[in-house]
Amino acid sequence: MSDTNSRPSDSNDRHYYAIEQPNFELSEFLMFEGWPEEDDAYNASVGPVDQNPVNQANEVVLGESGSRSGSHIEEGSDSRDDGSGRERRERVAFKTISEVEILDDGFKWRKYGKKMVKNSPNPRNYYRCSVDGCPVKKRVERDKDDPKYVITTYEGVHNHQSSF
DNA sequence: CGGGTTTGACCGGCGC
DNA sequence: GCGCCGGTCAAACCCG
Repeated sequence: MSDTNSRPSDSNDRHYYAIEQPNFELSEFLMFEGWPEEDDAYNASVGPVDQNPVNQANEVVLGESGSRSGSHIEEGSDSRDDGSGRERRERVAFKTISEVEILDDGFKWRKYGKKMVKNSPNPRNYYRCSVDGCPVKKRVERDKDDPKYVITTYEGVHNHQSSF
């Protein structure tokens, strides 16, 4: 009941990359170019999914002041220092306007779990790259404040080229 | 027939 | 030490 959300800040101290792009306007979709820490893997050019049944109402609105200043979209270079950890887990969160959560970014994903977060009335979907050897994981969740917004979080780097 | 999807249960980490 | 939360895997099922 009233305990709706007494938690101003989630315990999620996870750092995300704040895509601060002043009104990032995507003519069609997201463009993964010029990303920090990007590697050949990020070379994956996202293909325009014009076959989207819901128009490409996808706009990356990050860092948008709006009423909520708390930008939840942030990225933390989780680079494990020390030569031992060569696994760099890049975490990138995207806020996209979409009716459907099935946003095709040019890669094939296999859903491997669904969970409900307490801070959100909506469930969180977990996707994994269908390609063998691809440690990339994707997390899709709907905004609890703006159901029309979809937060997609990518984790890891593709070891192969995109399907396109 | 294969692959993908679904749900539940299980596990680990962290906090208190 | 226990509880909570998040995350992952597995089995079964469904669809093409």
